[in-house]
Amino acid sequence: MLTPIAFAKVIADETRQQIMSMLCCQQLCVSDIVEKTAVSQPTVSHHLNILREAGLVSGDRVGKQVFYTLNQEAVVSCCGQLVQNFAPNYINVEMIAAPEA
Amino acid sequence: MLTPIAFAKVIADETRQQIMSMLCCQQLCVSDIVEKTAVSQPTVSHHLNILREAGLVSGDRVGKQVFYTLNQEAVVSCCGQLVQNFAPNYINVEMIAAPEA
DNA sequence: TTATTAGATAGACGTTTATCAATATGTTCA
DNA sequence: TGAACATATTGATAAACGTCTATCTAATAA
Repeated sequence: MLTPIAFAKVIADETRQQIMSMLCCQQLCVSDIVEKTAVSQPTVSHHLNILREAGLVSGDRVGKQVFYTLNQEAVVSCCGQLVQNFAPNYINVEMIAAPEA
Repeated sequence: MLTPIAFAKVIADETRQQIMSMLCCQQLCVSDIVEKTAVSQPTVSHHLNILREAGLVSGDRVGKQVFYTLNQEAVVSCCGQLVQNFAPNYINVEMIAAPEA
């Protein structure tokens, strides 16, 4: 699993957080993401690669396109570890509860 | 309050996370922190300044020394916002519960 | 006031990183 | 097979950042 430092470095970029937001509750292919950002296609691919290697997004190829989606569970897990490390007085098992159906 | 990007950038450094860990449940002065890290005193001061400007630590001067401590509440707040942004399906109000007495 | 100690600030240096243009890879379709 | 399209990779460049040494400021004590 991602260390707190690795997680922080991955999300410490505006473009990546922007991409994470748009992949949060929907699948998008690279060109869709490019349209919604102010950066070039190679830059988007670069950021998707960083996010994918961190396990925060996953991509499924469908024909010529690759559809990416955010792994919300990984985000919760990493945030939980941050709280555990830096706010142990606030730790609460409910934090990592399963999502509502 | 700190944006998710500002928060991520602040915690995206190993030395700063190290400092945050040691200030988590105790007050330490700068020289104490310097002893516990592998970096110089000016570097520690630099990181403390970044953490203080972000509201993640606060310092109290006592004579010649300045004692720093971590603001756990701010950490919880920022982590909560990350979950809210990037894992809305997992959001849970319990996460920002008050610490146990 | 002067010396000493704790911490902060300034400036320089090397590394990392985000970005782009150009090109390569991979997939579909004619 | 070859053309067209979607995405990934490469190489270069500029900005941001972490670290250090040197120095400055602030507070106590002789």
